[in-house]
Amino acid sequence: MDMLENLNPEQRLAVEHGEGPALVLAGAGSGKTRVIVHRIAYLILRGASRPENILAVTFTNKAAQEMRERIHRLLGPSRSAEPLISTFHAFCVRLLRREIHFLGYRQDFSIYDTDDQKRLMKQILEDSHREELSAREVLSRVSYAKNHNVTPEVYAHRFPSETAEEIAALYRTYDSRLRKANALDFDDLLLKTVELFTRYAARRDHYSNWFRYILVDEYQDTNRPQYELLRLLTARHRNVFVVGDEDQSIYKFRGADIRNILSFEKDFPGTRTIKLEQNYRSTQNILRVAGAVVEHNTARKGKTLWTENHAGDVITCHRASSARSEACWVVRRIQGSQLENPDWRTAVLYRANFLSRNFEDVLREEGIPYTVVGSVGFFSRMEVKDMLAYLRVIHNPEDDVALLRIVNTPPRGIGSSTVEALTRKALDEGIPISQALQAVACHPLTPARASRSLRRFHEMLDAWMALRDTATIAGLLERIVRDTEYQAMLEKQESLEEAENRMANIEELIRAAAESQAREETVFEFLDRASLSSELDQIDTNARVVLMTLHSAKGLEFDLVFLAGLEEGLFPHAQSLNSNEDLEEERRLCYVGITRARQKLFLSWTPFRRSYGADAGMPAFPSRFLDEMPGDLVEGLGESGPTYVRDEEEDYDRGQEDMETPFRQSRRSVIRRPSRQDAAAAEPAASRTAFRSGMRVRHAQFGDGIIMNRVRIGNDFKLTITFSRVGKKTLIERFAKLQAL
DNA sequence: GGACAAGGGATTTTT
DNA sequence: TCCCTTGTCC
Ligand SMILES: Nc1ncnc2c1ncn2[C@@H]1O[C@H](COP(=O)(O)OP(=O)(O)OP(=O)(O)O)[C@@H](O)[C@H]1O
Repeated sequence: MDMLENLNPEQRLAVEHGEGPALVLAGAGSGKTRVIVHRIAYLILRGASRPENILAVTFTNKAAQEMRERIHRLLGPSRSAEPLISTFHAFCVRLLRREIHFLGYRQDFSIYDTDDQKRLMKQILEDSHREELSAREVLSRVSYAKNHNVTPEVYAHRFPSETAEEIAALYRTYDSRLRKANALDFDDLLLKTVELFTRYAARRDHYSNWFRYILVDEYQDTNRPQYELLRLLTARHRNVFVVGDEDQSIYKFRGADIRNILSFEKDFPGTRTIKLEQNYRSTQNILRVAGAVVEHNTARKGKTLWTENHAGDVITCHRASSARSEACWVVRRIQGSQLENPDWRTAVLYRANFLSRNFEDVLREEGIPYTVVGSVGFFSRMEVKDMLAYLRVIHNPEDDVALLRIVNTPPRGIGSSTVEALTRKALDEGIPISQALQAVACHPLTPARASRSLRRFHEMLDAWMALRDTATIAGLLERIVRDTEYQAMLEKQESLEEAENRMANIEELIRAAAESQAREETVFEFLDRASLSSELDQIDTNARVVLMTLHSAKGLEFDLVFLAGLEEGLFPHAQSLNSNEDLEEERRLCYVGITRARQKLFLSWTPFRRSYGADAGMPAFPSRFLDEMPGDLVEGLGESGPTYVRDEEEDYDRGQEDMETPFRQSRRSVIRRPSRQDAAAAEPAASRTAFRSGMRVRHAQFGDGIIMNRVRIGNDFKLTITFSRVGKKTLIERFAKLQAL
């Protein structure tokens, strides 16, 4: 089978592994993901399994999508059935939509995302007059308890503390409110599936018999329920094949348990363990630096990693005089690199999202196209969430959180005191808020105006619900926008510009709904995708320059990588300094960052980063991870130690840093004055076929038209197009699938 | 009930 | 610095 020719002997061993548990334990860039892809193709081509009996689990939806495409490429087109490739969460949702009635929920359950959870917990804190606690804190404790099979009843006993009783009470309320709302949070998606399989062996056997081969990527970041799920699903056939790297476990804060991978061989006796030691991604220098850093950790098995790639450049570390100056330094190097290697893909990686600011500013000023992961994703925009909340209420009227979100959005005379009356009534009677509308409207103490508003809202809701099974989702959404005068609200609240952007997003959502139905998906499949889609799933993989957190970068690779903000207190983060366990996780994060780089790696830091815009008292020290790197492979480490004299604002046109770099001549020719056109010209590379205003284009649905205007909004471009057939429309370029004429 | 201003708190990482 | 919550006034 020639497919095996592109694999080294160890990889091939893994791909050809027969039945029974297997663990591929290997360092970064050694081809773990590649092994999964090839193994799936191999199982299918060799006839070991039909495609649909294979389940592969990835960490993100994006990774799932990519894996699907890679398998297609190996297998060639036109297969009738497909393997199921999905995240754990998406897999569970799919399954629960069919099976959850066993657990007493209705199949039209809602999914509460982090924002919904917070709203619910805030509400609970208010109701129980515990407003001194932060919803976020309580939720993280509750989540931890849930994921460790600790019920509210035993919580105080298991985790004794001053607030334990309180937390336990809140936990109990939270759970019962979720259940009453016919809603599941992200944790529940996994936990309810585990519960289903535990309580109903027949259901477990059904799925276990169906999915004969189960493969898991990034196993080092699985949590306990995911582990249990895996055990339940593979108890019979034991065909569980996982790949991972204990040095890349970076999601402890989300419940990931590194012990899953460390004790896999014990958990699944008879495991065949395969190590991959050749790295295909990075230069020798990059690999050695990465290895030197992670070697300072103790909670690891240790591994060798070598490469046939060339030594590559020495890594450069730069100490900047301010965060702004750091960004200028990085951008100047990006400009140089883009002249030298126009097709290189670049990533700027940092510890926390707020650090993207300066890089965005400078990139925009220089007119360099870029995308940011972590800016507000499409489905988390306010206007989109509003619309989704309407849909959720219509399909699951018990969804109190969604109802409270929209009950007075747009403002319709149902103010805070009326809302309070509604929640009180619902709480007292143990009914959903949608059922309290009527009662509160009729209540003698409700003011006439409020009563009228409630009746009107109730009628609208009824009307929409009557349409829910006959109208299309798109039609229903259009109707909601119209009935609620949503656009008028936007125009009143914000600039016309902003209102237009938001309406364009709503129109996009409506089109997405139409496409979803054209694919014969149910409304729930549409809503589920919205709930589970993350920003990372929406990024343009072809973008030349990507800004993102180190966490988001896991699993990706870039020719050129910048690791910015390497300061004590920031990276490693201050919160991790007093626990060795947490510190080791930070170090793994650093290892992940370094090993994203194929060709070149640059490091940077500044003693003088401002926090909250103000001067941050003491200058910062360079990150300890810099000290852990071998001095002969990294230049500029000597610039260590904070200088207490601040440089003058260092202009990027005359910085005195190494002019000896190959980027030298390129620089002068590239630096220009920032201008408006430049900013507008900054566009995702995928669309570099450059749509411009004045251009004639064709749209699948609207026909031919002329682009009147094109503006950047976040990672997207908003196009105003006049179509000859349907007139003026505002579209988002990324989704519009336009064809230039 | 809603518009607007002032003030305080926020930044760790996300399916 | 900025955003969101809270308080004040119509
Ligand atoms: N046998 C091989 N021959 C050529 N290239 C390979 C081979 N194996 C892997 N690669 C390449 O090495 C790079 C890393 O592979 P892959 O992403 O599968 O590694 P990984 O172990 O999953 O990495 P990470 O742990 O960093 O996510 C990819 O560009 C891949 O194409």
